[in-house]
Amino acid sequence: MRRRRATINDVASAAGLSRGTVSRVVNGEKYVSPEAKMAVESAIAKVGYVRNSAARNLVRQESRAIGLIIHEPHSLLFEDPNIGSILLGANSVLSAADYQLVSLIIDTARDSQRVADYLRGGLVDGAVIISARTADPIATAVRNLGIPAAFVGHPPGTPDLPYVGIDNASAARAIVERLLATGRKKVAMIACALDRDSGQDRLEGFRKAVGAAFRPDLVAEFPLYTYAAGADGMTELLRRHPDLDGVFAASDAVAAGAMATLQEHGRRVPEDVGIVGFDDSSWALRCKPQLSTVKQPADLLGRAAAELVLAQIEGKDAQVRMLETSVVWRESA
Amino acid sequence: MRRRRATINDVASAAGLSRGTVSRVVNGEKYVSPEAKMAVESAIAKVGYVRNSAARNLVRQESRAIGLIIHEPHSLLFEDPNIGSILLGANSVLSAADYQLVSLIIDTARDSQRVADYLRGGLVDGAVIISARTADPIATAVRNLGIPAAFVGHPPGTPDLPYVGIDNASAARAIVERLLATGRKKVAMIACALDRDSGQDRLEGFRKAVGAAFRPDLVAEFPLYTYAAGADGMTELLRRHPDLDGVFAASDAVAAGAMATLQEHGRRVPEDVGIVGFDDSSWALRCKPQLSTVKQPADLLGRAAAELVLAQIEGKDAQVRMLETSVVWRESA
DNA sequence: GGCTTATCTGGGAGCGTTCACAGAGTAGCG
DNA sequence: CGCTACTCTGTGAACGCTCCCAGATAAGCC
Repeated sequence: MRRRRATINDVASAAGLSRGTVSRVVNGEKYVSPEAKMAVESAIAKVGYVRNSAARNLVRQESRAIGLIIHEPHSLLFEDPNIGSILLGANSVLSAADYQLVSLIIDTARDSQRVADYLRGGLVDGAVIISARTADPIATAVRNLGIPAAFVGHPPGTPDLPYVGIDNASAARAIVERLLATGRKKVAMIACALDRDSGQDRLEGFRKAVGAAFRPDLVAEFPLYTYAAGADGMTELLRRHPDLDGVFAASDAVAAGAMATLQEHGRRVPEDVGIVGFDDSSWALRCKPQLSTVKQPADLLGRAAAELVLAQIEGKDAQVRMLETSVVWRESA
Repeated sequence: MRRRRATINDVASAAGLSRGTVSRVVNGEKYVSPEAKMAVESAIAKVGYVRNSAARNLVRQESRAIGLIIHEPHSLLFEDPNIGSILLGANSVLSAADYQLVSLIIDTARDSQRVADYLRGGLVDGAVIISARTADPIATAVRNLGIPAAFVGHPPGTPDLPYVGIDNASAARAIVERLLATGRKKVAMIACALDRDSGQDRLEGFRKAVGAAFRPDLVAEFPLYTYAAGADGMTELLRRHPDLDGVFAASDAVAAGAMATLQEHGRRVPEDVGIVGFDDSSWALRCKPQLSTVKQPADLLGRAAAELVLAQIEGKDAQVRMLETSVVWRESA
């Protein structure tokens, strides 16, 4: 039996003033006398007033909230440290601009529909979408609706939407070339998430780096960037090519799994086999030996995506932004 | 230069019908003729109408959204796999009840204020709060406002708020007793997060299990459940007690860090030192040897918390719920 | 004093919905 | 035919707020 919430009118009559004056006090506008301000404030305390945001959003035609859509399979939500970084990066930018970040996760088709409705209903002023994939219903919903949005990572098949990303292909190529420069003769790859731009581009970079030595059976493919994919992929690659001496894993989690399998099979890292990863996440430092990898600025991606959305809200047109990566060379190769 | 969104009135005039009929079609109510339904539907498509949720929420006095407050320090958002499980668990329950889960993260004091406003403003019908700690401003805000809420884990100092949790003390006691039963003589603990109920209760369980053998210097304390805490804690404990033969780490991530340090110092696990963790997260299987630990049903915690909130919305009174844990015995002890 | 300007307050209009009610038409039935 | 019951549609009245305009009072200046 919850009692009715106090409204601005309750405050007004308790203070013996009008709606308009109460509103001015609540919003901190000028042109309100000190006495009126005091009266309103004590009336607010007395009746326990809190502003109704739905009403406010309705009349102001804005919500000052930005949605962040997380569309990841279960396992990644736990394993991928990038998501947390992106989230905090975006939050810090939006927080400074006085926007509330609201994260919406999509787990089932039903979620997908509900989230789309949420975005379209005007409950947010814009959206950051991470890990969109081919034919993502949210991507098309966002485009049709025309709300300010930015993707983290380039959703394949939607060339006209603004996004922030890194040059996965060049970065992958750079680290594989570095690996080859240590004198490795036979380098394989554990590729993941080929339904995403990141997965495809990293594979492409690998292919470019190895050049004429490329053969399809040097690549083991898995759907997700997980530790398990690394473990299974390494087993498979060792079966195909017992003489391999280098591995490029599509992410650090994958590399960690691969390294464990390698060591179980009695291969020394980096003496027998050199291994490199991608992300420079907390996995990299936790491997033994520590992982050589590509540093991906996940928090900056979050920040840049948030900035892209804010820019669109202010009416500027959004520029695609590519962020710098760098090779971090440690002990695993 | 974004054009004005179409409203229900635009649809009505395009279809040559009234507001009311359009509303009935949109909400799928009965008592609307097939012709009217068709006319409205094509008018909706023509003018590109989508319902304004702020207006709807205002008149219905509900939002059909539940907030999930994540109040964690940076490092944990990346390392703790429980958070992801809780999130997905809560989402599945709410999704089935046709509620939208919106996650709000609190990183700074400023966030805390904004999130409190968001909750109080009526933008959500209830809230799940995870990892509340002593004197959490959100906890008090929620209580003052009286919105349906449930905590995951018992926030110390707020005995009157409904929560779901596990019996950390009993679970900790059980696994430490199991460890002692393997013949260990000197068992230490790496305790974390003593500002939270989970941290305190696990320490309490340890104390009960070791009984008269307890000495304060057997416990190394750290603020957060992290890999780093485990590594540092183990170093410290080995310095104090080179002869220890058992360790209880307050979480699996902590145990992983401890195990790495132990092995660096040349101790064999489990031959020289037995080690047990808490959570049964993905860390446990990834350790070598695999970790003996307490299985904590994180997704069920999320589900139960969501159910608790829904029950309150339906006017039932909320029951505190304690969930079962179990000891999972593997190779590390 | 008369004019302009700044300060402060009240209240009407409107944001886009849903809901309740009234009324019209059609069908069923004794 | 008259009555009840059902189906369908339109409209006024909220929901709680912000914005804008009008008006009142006070202050400053020639």
